[in-house]
Amino acid sequence: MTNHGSAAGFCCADHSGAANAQAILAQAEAQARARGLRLTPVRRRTLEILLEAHGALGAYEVLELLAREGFGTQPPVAYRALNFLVENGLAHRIRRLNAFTACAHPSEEHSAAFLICAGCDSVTEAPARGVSDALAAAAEAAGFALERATIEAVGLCRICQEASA
Amino acid sequence: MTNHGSAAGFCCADHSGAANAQAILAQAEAQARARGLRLTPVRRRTLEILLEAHGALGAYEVLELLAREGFGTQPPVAYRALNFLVENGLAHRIRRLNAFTACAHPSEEHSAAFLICAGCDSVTEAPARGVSDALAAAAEAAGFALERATIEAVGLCRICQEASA
DNA sequence: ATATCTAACGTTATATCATAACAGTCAAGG
DNA sequence: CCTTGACTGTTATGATATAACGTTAGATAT
Repeated sequence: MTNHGSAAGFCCADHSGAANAQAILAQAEAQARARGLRLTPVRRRTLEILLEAHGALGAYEVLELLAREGFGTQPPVAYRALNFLVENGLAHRIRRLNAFTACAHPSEEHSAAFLICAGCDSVTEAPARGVSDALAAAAEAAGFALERATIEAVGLCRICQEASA
Repeated sequence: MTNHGSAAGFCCADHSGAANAQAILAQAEAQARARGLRLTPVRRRTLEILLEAHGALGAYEVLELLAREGFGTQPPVAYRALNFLVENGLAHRIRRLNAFTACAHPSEEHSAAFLICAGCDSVTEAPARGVSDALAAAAEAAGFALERATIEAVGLCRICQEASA
């Protein structure tokens, strides 16, 4: 668990290009306004950092970037901003990597599945309607009131498959 | 993240009763023999501890129990045993809780889904064929070679639903 | 305008989870 | 016997996360 985010450079995931990042950021702001959320400077900048990243970032990686830019230097600063983003559907926590990534589809109500490459640690957010439907059914059958779910798949992304072929 | 395992006592999940635990343990031993695994005393005892637990246990909780019984006292002792069990399908790691739980169906090839109660931290292993099928399809569509997956649902178990009704 | 309130921020300090690296032990096979 | 490799245990440290508290700043009501 030492190999977060930027570790492998440009490997697999079609990570958010700059243009896309701008669009997502705008969308996030619109949502924040609409829902009465306060997208403060730290929070906004944290989201930007995630959008600019090539992969998921650990909280301490985010913190270092924030600190360099004059925000607070201590862990709670990063954790609070990240938790805010996660709680409001603007980012996701990738537990397997102890890391965070910007949500690729902030507008839609969704519980996404993440495809985590064992070769390069890239993270792809996959649409998972079928998966969550199946999960909802399983929960229902167990009499369990489902709130939300974490779905993380480990395997090899296309590029790493080809590389090892 | 302070409230592991035994915290809530007898709450929700129909956790493994003693009889069931014996059966699972026997099954585990059979599997170990069949597959040439060494189910050593620490490993076996670790599995027993998980089977006896009312919920998922953190590594340090397991460690404390092992230490009391004359096994090693340092974290790697617990982590090694737990990782062995997880790698060989005898236990699961619940990442949301930073905890481990015995596998309820050690014989079958399965990628289970876990229903984690937000009220009492109980963990139920739900059969998830439909879920993993859907996930496999999503991975396939993304050109991702799926190896294994972690599926963790958060919500309220039946008992906690009734309690809060 | 200004008093008041609350959410957010930043800090110190500490808790919690996890692994690297190395030495000793022991059973299996040459 | 003695080597070999897997396992255990230790020390030491690293990595992740949160509790608690004082301060700041934006909103609200007067």
